[in-house]
Amino acid sequence: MVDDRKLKILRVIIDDFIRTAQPVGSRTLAKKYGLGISSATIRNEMADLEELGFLLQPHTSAGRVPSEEGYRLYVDSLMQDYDLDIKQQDLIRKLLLHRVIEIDDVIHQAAKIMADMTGLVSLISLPQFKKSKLENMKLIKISDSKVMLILVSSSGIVKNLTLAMSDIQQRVLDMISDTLLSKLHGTPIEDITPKAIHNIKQELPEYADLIEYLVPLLRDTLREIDDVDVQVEGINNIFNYVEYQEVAKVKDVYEKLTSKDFLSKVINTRPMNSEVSIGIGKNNSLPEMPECSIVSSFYNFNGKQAGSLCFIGPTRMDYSLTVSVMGYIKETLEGIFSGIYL
Amino acid sequence: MVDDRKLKILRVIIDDFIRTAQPVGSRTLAKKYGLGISSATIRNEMADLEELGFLLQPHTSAGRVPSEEGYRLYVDSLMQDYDLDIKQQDLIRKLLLHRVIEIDDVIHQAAKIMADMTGLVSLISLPQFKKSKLENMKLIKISDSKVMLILVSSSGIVKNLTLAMSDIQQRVLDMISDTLLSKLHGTPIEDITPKAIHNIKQELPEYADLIEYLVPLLRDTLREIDDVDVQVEGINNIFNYVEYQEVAKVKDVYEKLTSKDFLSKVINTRPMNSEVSIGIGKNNSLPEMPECSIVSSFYNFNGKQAGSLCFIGPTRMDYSLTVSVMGYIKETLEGIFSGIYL
DNA sequence: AATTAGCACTCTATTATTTAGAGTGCTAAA
DNA sequence: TTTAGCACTCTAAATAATAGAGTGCTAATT
Repeated sequence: MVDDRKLKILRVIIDDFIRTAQPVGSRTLAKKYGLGISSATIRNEMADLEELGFLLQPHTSAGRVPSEEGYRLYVDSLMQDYDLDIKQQDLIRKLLLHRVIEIDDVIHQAAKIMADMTGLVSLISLPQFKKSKLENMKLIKISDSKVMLILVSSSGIVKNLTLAMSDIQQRVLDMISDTLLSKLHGTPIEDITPKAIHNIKQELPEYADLIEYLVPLLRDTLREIDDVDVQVEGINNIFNYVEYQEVAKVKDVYEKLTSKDFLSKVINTRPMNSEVSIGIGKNNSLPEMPECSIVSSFYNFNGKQAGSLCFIGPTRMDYSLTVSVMGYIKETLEGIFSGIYL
Repeated sequence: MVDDRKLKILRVIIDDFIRTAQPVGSRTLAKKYGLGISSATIRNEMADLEELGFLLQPHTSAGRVPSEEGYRLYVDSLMQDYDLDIKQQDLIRKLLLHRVIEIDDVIHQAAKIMADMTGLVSLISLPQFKKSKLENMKLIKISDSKVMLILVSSSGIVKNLTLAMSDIQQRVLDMISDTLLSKLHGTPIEDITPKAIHNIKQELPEYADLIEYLVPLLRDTLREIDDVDVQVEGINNIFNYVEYQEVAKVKDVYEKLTSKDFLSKVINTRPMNSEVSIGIGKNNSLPEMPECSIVSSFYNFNGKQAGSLCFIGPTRMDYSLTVSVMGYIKETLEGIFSGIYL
């Protein structure tokens, strides 16, 4: 039914369409690629492929266009592996290793590289700060009225927040933060609730007032830290998609891609069970963007899935390149995290 | 030559064009606004105004459109002051006062409000960190391999950077940062050069190695701090300008508005000598955007011009509203800085 | 002298029409 | 089973027709 020749034709059609964004016709196909068969034969095969649901015809006298099912088959078993050449690999590694101090920077840089190399929109989520454990905590007086709170998670993420506070001696702040840290070290950050802090008040009765004052501040600041921390890059690429010719469409996706809620949703609806997962068109689990495909994966950190890597682009994206770039970024990131970093 | 009636007609034409973006014809003008004169008279006046250079005709059988000279006259002496009503003022103040802890946050919020209220792109530059004086400095050990450097400027801006560093005791870091601070307190941050730090090495001969190690790190990190720190908001508004119907145009301005270099240039080419300065079209001193107008002003901080406020939008913007919003934001910002803050 | 009604004229934007070309499906021959 | 051939279809581009908004000028009016 779907013999090798049909598959080969399907592959060539999709390859061509990914490149040109134009419906592919039997004539051009026969001429452009040396398939050794005539356009009439191709026409017959195409008709079959359409009947099987892998191709679509925008209108009777147009060429064929891959259907979502066609893309599915393509990514699952047709497309050829794309190999990043050594130069590209070196460049990526060099860019990522350039300044490995803060995990945020590395992630940010990774997202940039992903977007640049594919021309797509890229997303990376950071290890969830709130889910990780408290490793270190400092209260630093930086002026008469301000104190900086520094929180370090076990995953090495550093967050710092400025609190307004009346004049307190650093000595006192040290005492408070040391006590808090000794009690809270190893606690998941999301569990650091006002109540938990409240209980510690007894430890330092002489500073009860201060701690009392700190409680709501801490609660507010912790609440402000996003549930999912996502970096987007390559939003500028949406201007190049031939799929978005009208400003209204570009506006629409732009608004989505700059909305934290939407980005969190993208990350949260991705399956976490396979190596690289590809959601195509209406099956991308994002009803808001039924014309896009999403390629996603994740990276490990300390042996646990720590964050997601994600590409968003038109269904007509270069899946082969995309998967390959994602794989290499994932690998390199994990290398950085496990080795040099921490 | 340019009698009152002509000016009145010009004002009405520009008001109308700002609202509708459509060339204004004599008929509609006479009907819509009760000017008490016939369309024929208006036609004559319009012809004169065109000859004087204040109006343009896209083509013979179209209405008139303001020329840049027309806008110039309009903003200089024709437009009516827009008064923000009490409700709007209250809202702005409340939003700005909501969480006055970090100067960055306030500025950021101000830019957002500016963009939201006008539908334009807004820019605010922060007080130049490098030009301000060093007020406080801390080195905080946050893990075995990382140290956080906190710099506080006299203008109250806090910058913090993470440095990779082998295991050092906090006591040692304190000693180093205390010594550095005692020597550098009050020094403009841009003058904190490797050489300056180098000289201090003599003070702490026992930690000479460490300081030696710190020097290049500090140099690099200080260099990374931008020369001009600019917040942009309202980029999403460019999708709504009827002037940008083609994706290519939107792409072009988007790329400019997301380029730090360009934004710095915008800020740097603004005149600092008048209260509110309005650059219209080709005279906006930005050859890259000859179709835009720029409205700019600045805010004072400790009696000095500290940063710029800026609107970028089509020449057909609501100058009246724009100027008014800018004035109120400037006032409120200065109030916050001088009073509650610091 | 200034204003205005009237009208011919101009130009664009919209709609309708034609045309060229790419592509298909089917039939019959190889 | 493959392929050449051909009539047919449909779109996109080019061309033509139409409606309408607006002007400038002239002559009448205030």
